[in-house]
Amino acid sequence: MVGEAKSRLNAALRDRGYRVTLQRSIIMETLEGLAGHVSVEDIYARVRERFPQVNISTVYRTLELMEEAGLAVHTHFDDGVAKWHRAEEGAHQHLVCRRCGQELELDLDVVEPLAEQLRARYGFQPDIAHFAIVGVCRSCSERAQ
Amino acid sequence: MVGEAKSRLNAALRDRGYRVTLQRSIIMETLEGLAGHVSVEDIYARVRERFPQVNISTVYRTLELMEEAGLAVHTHFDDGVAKWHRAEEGAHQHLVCRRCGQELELDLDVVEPLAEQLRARYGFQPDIAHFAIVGVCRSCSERAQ
DNA sequence: GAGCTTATTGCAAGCCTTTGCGAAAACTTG
DNA sequence: CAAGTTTTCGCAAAGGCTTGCAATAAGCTC
Repeated sequence: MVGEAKSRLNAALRDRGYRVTLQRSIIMETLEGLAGHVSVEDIYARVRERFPQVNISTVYRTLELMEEAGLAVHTHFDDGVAKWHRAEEGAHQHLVCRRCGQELELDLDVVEPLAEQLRARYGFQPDIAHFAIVGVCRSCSERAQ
Repeated sequence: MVGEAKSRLNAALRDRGYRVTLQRSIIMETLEGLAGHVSVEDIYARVRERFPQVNISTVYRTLELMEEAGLAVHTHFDDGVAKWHRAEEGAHQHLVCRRCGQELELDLDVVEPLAEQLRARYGFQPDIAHFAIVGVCRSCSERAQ
């Protein structure tokens, strides 16, 4: 199973004409093994357990590659930090409360009508989930009264 | 008129219990005198013409203050750089093409239905225009064929 | 599997932004 | 207007991310 994932990931690289390196394999396996949203720092920490001399810029570059290959997705949250997740987990929109930092996950259905508008009216293909939506959550706005 | 703007801005500070300093006055006047979207660097450059020893962190802090006071607004574009504009210019949404970098300005009407959904269904008060919407513009997606 | 070409890596530096801290300036009071 | 209090400022450092460059390693060819 581990071997299966490894060869699948390596094939994804080779199919695109990219070279298979130990760094890339480890980084890709690491993200595949993590559920939910993780920061680059999280991934870097795990990767270093197996390959201490790897540089964090290689992690950034490999994640970018995985995104290009449709294996990974990243979203920017309000604090500016990007978080990554496996593409298989599916796209979704995030609401972030600017007061308490709470994060809500949203089905893409809710934003699809807007996406459709942008395509129809402007010919613009939006990647709406790329940024979280900032605002104030219910409990924080009630607390403000 | 310059004097009028100055005292209005200084009053905005005093009303909130903030101190009026030369740095703040100059930074606030500078943003008021600039139309459209400007980066912190743009503002900093102008401010330095009048007050060379001012530090850029003071510019950041003053802009934050202006936002709190409802005098300024900032938006994050895809390249991570924030751009500022006077609050009076009104809120609007931005579409940014990830290929060519082109920026489209959008009336808030287009995103209002989504905002309404988020308020109704989640009690979440979104600040939708805080982040630009990333995607691929019409000409870039046609060029890709 | 040795040699060659070219992609990839690690490193260092840089960009944009935020933050802790001591020094300096603004307001307040007598 | 002098002294005291409290905010604000400049500076330096740090955080998250990107990039240029020389050294290294992957993959190709024979």
